[in-house]
Amino acid sequence: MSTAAVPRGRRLEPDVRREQILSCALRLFERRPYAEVSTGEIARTAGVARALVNHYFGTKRGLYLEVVRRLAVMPPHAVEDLPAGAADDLPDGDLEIRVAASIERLLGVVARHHGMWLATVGGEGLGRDEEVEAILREADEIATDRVLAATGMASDDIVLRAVIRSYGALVKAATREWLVRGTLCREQVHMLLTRSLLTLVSDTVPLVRDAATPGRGWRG
Amino acid sequence: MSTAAVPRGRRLEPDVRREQILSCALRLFERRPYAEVSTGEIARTAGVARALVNHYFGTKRGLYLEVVRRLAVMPPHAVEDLPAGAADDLPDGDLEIRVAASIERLLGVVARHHGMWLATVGGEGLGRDEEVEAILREADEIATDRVLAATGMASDDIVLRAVIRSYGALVKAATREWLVRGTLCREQVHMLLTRSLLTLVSDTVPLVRDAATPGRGWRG
DNA sequence: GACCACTGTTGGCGATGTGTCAACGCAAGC
DNA sequence: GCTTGCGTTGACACATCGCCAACAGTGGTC
Repeated sequence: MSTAAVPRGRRLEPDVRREQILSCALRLFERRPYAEVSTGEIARTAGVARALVNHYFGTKRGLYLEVVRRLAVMPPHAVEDLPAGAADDLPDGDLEIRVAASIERLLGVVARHHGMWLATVGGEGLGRDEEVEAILREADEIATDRVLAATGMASDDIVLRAVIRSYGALVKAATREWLVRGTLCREQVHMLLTRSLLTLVSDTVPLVRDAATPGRGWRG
Repeated sequence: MSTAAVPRGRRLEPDVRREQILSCALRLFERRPYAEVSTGEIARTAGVARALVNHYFGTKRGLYLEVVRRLAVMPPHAVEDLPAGAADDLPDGDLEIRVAASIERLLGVVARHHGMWLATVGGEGLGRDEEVEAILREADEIATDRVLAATGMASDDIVLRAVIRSYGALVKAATREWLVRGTLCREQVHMLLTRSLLTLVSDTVPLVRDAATPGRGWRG
């Protein structure tokens, strides 16, 4: 690794060293599950002693959570990372135009950061971890806010937010079909996500609202 | 645990013992991530020596894969597990009726096996595992076949299958909103999934097909 | 330029978890 | 009753993790 080219034992700024270790851990955790990556390997990759990993991140789990946080929070925030011409505000016009532009923007970000994007939306296993799930939930909320802002709808409607969160899962799955399996091209994903979102907010959400039966639990 | 009420060292049929250990491991892996569950704890829960776990499943990872396989494959196959009245074949009638009936049936299965269902659709943070992913992919294919059978559509269209697989992610997310967060009730999930699937196969899929641009990769 | 405090960095220790093996003991067969 | 088969166990060897005292490079002071 080029990051390990410095002589062993070289004294670095804490932020730099921390960032270096975190970066190496990220690359390893991206590819292999938690239990298969040892702190020793992380330290070797970073060219430092294993104890230094514990010094900066306390425990292996702490380091893992940092990696998850970075991977999960980055993609939503990466929407800021746009080409020079693209302004931050959304284009004016009717709903269809705004939605299409938002999806287009999203796909651009996804294509540019596809490695990290896939790492966050990717693996399903089981044995979910409450802390990890909280981080991913937070990222989903941010993404939901962005979608609601793009559609210009109220962001405090519980049912609406639930539907948009579910739509987020569709987004992740569709981008996987595009980037991993290659079964859909970018234009097809664009069409799928645009039409789905438009149908959802225009037709489906009102129907879902009317279908409410608050008195009954999931046993019904 | 009631399963450990037998005297220690009791000789059991291999299938029975194996099933018992697998069952105990399942309950533990359902709630906590892989690295937090030790084989010693699994053995203690099952009331056997730790070495016996290795004897039956080789390695801890092997046991985990068995658990994942059971959890992932069961839900699709559990569709067979229906009340006496419900025949296996789908109701006749137009597309809308068949889709509504299929979703209704699915939600019944999910409600009955909600513990196992949630364990499989719940997302682990990252660190996907190729073997685990293969198992879950297989389960997704089975689910896709069932949806295509319910809609009476061709099951060999790559684009169609990709869209239905993406729809599967919507199903998982919507059921999570229902069972975990309680933001949607069963009727609302039914409405959401029914309308979404109908819109997808009737309107969106043809548009997605026409949007194909085979020559360009994801970099475009 | 020499000394010193500060702190980034390291090797090693104890504790815990995992895989393997030979040996034990309960049930079936002659 | 003895033997055989195999389910089951305790113990050993090894790897990994968290922690701690000691080492060494860097900047400040005279």
